[in-house]
Amino acid sequence: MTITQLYYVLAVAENQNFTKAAEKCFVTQPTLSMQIQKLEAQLDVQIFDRSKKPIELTDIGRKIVTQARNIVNESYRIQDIVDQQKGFIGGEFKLGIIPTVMPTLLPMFLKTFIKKHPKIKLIIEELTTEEIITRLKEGHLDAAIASTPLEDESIKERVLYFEPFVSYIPKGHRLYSNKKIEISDLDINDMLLLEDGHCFRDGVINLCKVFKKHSDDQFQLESGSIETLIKLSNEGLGMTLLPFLHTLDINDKERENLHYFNEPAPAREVSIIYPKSELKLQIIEALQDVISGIIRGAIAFQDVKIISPLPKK
Amino acid sequence: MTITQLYYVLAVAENQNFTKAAEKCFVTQPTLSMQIQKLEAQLDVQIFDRSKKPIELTDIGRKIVTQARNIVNESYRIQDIVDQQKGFIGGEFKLGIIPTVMPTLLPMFLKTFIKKHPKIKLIIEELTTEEIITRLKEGHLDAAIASTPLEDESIKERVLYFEPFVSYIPKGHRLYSNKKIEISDLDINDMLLLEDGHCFRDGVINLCKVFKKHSDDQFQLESGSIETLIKLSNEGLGMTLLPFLHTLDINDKERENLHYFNEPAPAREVSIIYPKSELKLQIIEALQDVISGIIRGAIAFQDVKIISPLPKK
DNA sequence: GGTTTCTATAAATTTTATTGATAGTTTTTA
DNA sequence: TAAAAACTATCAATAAAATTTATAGAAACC
Repeated sequence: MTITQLYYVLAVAENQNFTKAAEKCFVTQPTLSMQIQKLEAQLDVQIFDRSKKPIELTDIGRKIVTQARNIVNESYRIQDIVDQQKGFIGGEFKLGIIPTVMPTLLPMFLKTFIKKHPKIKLIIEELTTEEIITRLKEGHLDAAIASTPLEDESIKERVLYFEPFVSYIPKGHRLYSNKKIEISDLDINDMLLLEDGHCFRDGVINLCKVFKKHSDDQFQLESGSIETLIKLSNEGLGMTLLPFLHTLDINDKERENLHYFNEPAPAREVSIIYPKSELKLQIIEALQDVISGIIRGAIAFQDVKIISPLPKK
Repeated sequence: MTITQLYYVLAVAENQNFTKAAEKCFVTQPTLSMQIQKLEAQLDVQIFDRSKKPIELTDIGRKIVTQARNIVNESYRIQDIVDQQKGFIGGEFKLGIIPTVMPTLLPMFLKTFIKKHPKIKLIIEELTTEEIITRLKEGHLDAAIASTPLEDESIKERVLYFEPFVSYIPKGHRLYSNKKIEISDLDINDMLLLEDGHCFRDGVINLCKVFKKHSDDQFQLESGSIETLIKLSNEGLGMTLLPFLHTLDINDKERENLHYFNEPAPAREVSIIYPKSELKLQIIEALQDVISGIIRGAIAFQDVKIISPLPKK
């Protein structure tokens, strides 16, 4: 049994396809076929059920894959130990960021970060929370920035900041005259939401307490970006909620439509999250340092009420 | 990096010697030299300090060895998963037993065990508790039978039985006339002890509460076996304590010298212990089953007071 | 100071992994 | 439903790697 064989097994398990897995491993397909067959022969057990299309893991294959992931991860840790000892902070680092954080947070810290840590090659990908969790567990991401708490045992969280929600209420809306907004003022039925899959959407829904189906509405609008939400709102199609950092680069005219919440203001918790294997912890801590530092100047502390980012079941 | 390389590193770390390590790995010495050099080159770090004789680990080498042991153990677990799934209970199993348990317990369960589990090849070694702990941690033993509790985080314990201490008091001893013995009757100064290193010795010393140095005694006798203790005691050189199972095959004349304790009788806890990696758990459970079953017929339940097997600091 | 013990190195050899070509299935498409 | 496409297994050839034998060189031992 070799670490390479285990790595090949992981690749096939994830891709459910020898050919694709081979590409990802930068070898040819016969290499995978033969090495995995060899491992199966040695263990005298079928890891994959090749009669199913696409290929599936056998019951025991699933257990082997779990253990194989362990071993492969633990093997990476040896390099990690060496790096840590040497005080070396560098190499590739794959960071996932959720869409509603990406456009505001990334420009704020990226320049500072790469200046401070020139040896780190950051590879950043915009992903939903769900995609992030999968990739963290499969080891395809080193860490991610997402809204927490996630209540996932295998993922660790370090809070970066709390970001209050801000109401964006167009002229003519029933709440426009209110100077400050109360959570109880909100109604899910005249709220413009992001598309399904965004945890910010789920946060807003959780905030509105009761989730009524829209079926009785005249129309139903959902958008993929917060920019669009603002524009739709400007058209009088309803109010919406924005994460605080989004309100920093809004134009003066639209700024008039911002209505802040009374304290404790509803807020989302934004954290850097990573697998409990804690690989590349030095880099994770470096990110935490830089981001926390930047945010300290951008979000004044206030009393907040944390809203869960998880969809209600 | 390969599992084999890590295995070689472990062998050299344990033997502090490339040549001996190579023998244990069933390869030649240049193989180890080259493979370990290759790993060191890849990690760009020295694992061993070759200037020291015998060879020593560097600081970082120590960390790497710890992690390497993890990985090698976790790799064994894959075969373990397969065995478990198949319900296969067999293969080599290395069991350590402490000297004061070995001669009485082994004959009681061995025959039954090998009959019940003919596919298991038991390799049994008599070792002191200290040696057992080292070998369990290094993975050279699968499990062991020892007196517990050990208070060692990395070792799990499953209690097999409680074995009362029995006083062996020769005619003419100040306690000979006492029908039943109290713990408070004991005096370390007229007690015959096993040699240093036996946990049963430490148990007896703990039982006698205060450990006075023998320097003021006329003589000082210590023995390597309980058989010898009995003979020395017969010569009138003092009393001694026996583990209950040893009293089962004692001759009738000597049996007259046995004095039991009032309840709660002091007793030692005998457990099967194994690394927290829990490899070959099926076999460990099989051993536990057989031994517990056998003992149930041999030691009647009574109220006991557990004596720690650990030497006082 | 010679002997022993031990590790590193070099070249030869064996073993293993990988590849390119292709055959045999199954699935998809027209 | 026949043709095409997609996919995995197999085979022989090749590349890469681990291992060995032989030996040199350094340190420890007597």
